[in-house]
Amino acid sequence: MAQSETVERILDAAEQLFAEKGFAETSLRLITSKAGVNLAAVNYHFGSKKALIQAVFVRFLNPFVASLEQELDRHQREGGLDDLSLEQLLEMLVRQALSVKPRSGNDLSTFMRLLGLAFSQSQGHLRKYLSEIYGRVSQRYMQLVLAAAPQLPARELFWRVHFMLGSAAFTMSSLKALRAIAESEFEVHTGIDDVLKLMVPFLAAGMRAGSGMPGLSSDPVRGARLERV
Amino acid sequence: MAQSETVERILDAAEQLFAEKGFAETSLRLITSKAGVNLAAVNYHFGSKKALIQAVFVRFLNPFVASLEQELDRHQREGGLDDLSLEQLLEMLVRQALSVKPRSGNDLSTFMRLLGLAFSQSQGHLRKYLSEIYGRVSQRYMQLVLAAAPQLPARELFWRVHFMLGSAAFTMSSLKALRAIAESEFEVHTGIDDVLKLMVPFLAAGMRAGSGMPGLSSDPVRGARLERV
DNA sequence: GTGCGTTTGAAACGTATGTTTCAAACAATT
DNA sequence: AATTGTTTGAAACATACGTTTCAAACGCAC
Repeated sequence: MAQSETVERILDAAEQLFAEKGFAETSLRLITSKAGVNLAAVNYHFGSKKALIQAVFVRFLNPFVASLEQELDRHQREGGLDDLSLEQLLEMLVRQALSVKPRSGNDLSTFMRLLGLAFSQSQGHLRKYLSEIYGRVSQRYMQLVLAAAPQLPARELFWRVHFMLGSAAFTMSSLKALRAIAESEFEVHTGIDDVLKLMVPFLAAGMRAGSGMPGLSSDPVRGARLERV
Repeated sequence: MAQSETVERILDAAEQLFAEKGFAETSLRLITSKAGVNLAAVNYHFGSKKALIQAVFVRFLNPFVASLEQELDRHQREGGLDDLSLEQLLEMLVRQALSVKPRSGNDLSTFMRLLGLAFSQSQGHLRKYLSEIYGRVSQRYMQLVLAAAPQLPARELFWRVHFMLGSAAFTMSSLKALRAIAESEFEVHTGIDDVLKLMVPFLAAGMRAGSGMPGLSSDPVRGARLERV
């Protein structure tokens, strides 16, 4: 009865291998042999490889999202929620991501890499699935970003949010390679939490930049202006 | 003799399909059938699938890089090259990217999507290959960014450049979907050049943000050194 | 036109994948 | 202890892939 250990072993192996090699490049045979279970177990317990992928994400995202919602609730109870700065909002995400490390060997980098892959490799099924399940929280969070950003045209804010998402998703999905380059170049180890912390001021400053809209499509982009930073 | 049309047809189809589905998910049979050529033609003309992938990138990157170098040379001749602002440097890239559209159906978003995939999906062979070929130009450009950015640790600049790359690659790769959302939401058409222009102030402001390094977890921060980049 | 290097076409090869099958092993209830 | 529902194991299945083969078609110098 009690959901056997097999399921967990499969999820552990799959999670790690997916993060290392991507989805299409990771075969069920590799997963099951690493997990030490029979090949058929995946299709028995999950039904298909697609379902396995989704299950890996759900196991990862559930605690993260739950923890994030608690944090949002907490701020809401304490009154101040509309006056969170961009930095505070971003750091909140980073903090949740860093605090959710339930299982032993589970690196945060694995988590972030998977998140990045979810955007760059999903053919739609994953993306759709995730947005269905976690759409509510993300919309709630988005509202706060809107309130925290300097008054910009809503349209420009829309794009800037996706610029942010792009930075995060891309960086995390190629984190391993980038870190290798960085270490050989600067001879300093940079942990994933370091990278996230580097990202916060960059993104917040970008969100606060002066509008680039006035001249849309009609006239040349203006030269360097000194904006408040 | 004259490099037959087959090669171009294969490259066209491959480029488009790779951008849509990724490398592993795009089979040679799909490519050749879309191109209307025989399956064996790929291995005959390119040798292997890997080589095909590299060829797709070279065809894309060559004109872009050549054009960028000309622009750099031009600025160098005219004296002012070290005093280019971040905005000017970014706009230079945007201009080159927008101007290099030789083939008919070739979207810029296809190009950016491929660039993003090159980082997140390459097992090394592509990345290594590209850095061998285009390393010189990218280092030259990086030097200018370094000079234009406020004095920040080189290491932090490295990461910020990749944050920028992430924004661009991600946004462009999901441009179609994002644009559909934006148009239904704001009832305004946003061209790809508009999006790029919106991106410039965002990225430039991010590059100019105050350092997030002082509190780095692992080891002492060295001051800003100018290393070969 | 003949001959020869180049390119194509259709088929097959070898391998790897996701999935299914079904008998054996197991766990828990009666 | 017998029975029943659940889980595992080893093997096979069907399919898809990248690659190779080799004869036919083509292009062009002579």
